Amino acid sequence: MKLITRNTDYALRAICYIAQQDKVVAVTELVKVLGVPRPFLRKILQRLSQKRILESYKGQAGGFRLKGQPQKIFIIEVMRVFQGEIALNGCFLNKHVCPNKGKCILRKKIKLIEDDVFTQLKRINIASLI
Amino acid sequence: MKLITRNTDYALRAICYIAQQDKVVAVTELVKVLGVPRPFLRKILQRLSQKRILESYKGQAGGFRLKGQPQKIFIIEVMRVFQGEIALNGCFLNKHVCPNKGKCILRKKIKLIEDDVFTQLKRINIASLI
DNA sequence: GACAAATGATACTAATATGGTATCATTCAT
DNA sequence: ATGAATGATACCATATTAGTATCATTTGTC
Ligand code: FES
Ligand code: FES
Repeated sequence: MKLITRNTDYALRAICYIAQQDKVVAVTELVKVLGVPRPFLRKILQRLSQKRILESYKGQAGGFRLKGQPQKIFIIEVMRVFQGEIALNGCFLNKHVCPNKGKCILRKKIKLIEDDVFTQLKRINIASLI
Repeated sequence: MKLITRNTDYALRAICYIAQQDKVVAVTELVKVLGVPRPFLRKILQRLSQKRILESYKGQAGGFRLKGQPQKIFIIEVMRVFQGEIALNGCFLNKHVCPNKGKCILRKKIKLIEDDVFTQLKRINIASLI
């Protein structure tokens, strides 16, 4: 049960570093600082710029920069990029969705916990991590 | 990000059913009711009786029964049986534990959420699911 | 006691998700 | 022109979860 996977983790660290630089940061620099395998980090950063969390600059002297302000980037967005829609559970009965889902007490209780986790995750922005 | 895996889910449903019967319940009956693949369910039930959540009876007319009272079985125990120690995250840098762990703000925040999830999970017992 | 109906133990396989590589195309400052 | 950067995409590796298969042991019933 991991709330945050490795790529989200790497992403967050990269974002935090970039947020603190006042320039366009290239992968080479991030690799040195974070110690993450270069091709993997590249993939992660590409994804972040596709999702408009980072801005990318191609060509020589290119690299990445935050697209918005650190206060306005919340970690749940980053999680969603790498972990998809965050849903803590789903009841299955041999591949089919459980017919009992509406009534199920367990599901309701888990849902409450889930909502709680969301609320808390939604509050954490990049600025607060620096 | 799943809070509850499939085997935990099956386990909980089996426990709930057994809790409502006033007799020793055999796998055959549970398979009918829950629609879970028999060998898989058997493995799950065996594990639950190893961990003293169920009591098993061998031989003809054998099966499973709750070991304790439904009020005293909490879902977090069942989760631990199948999902091990519940820890929402851990920072890694290429297989090594992150040297920054102590200071890391993200980790601290996640830890708070984690603790919260625990507290809530610890409150849910089987009786409350029936 | 034989037998059938149940669980115990254990090893194996399959599917999925995550983590990570490799390669080539495109852009752009110099 | 060129080389240093990202874009796109396909591929491989590892770990976790889900599920099967097989044989041994126990026990109630006839
Ligand atoms: S949603 Fe299926 S039993 Fe709870
Ligand atoms: S624990 Fe390693 S950077 Fe947060």
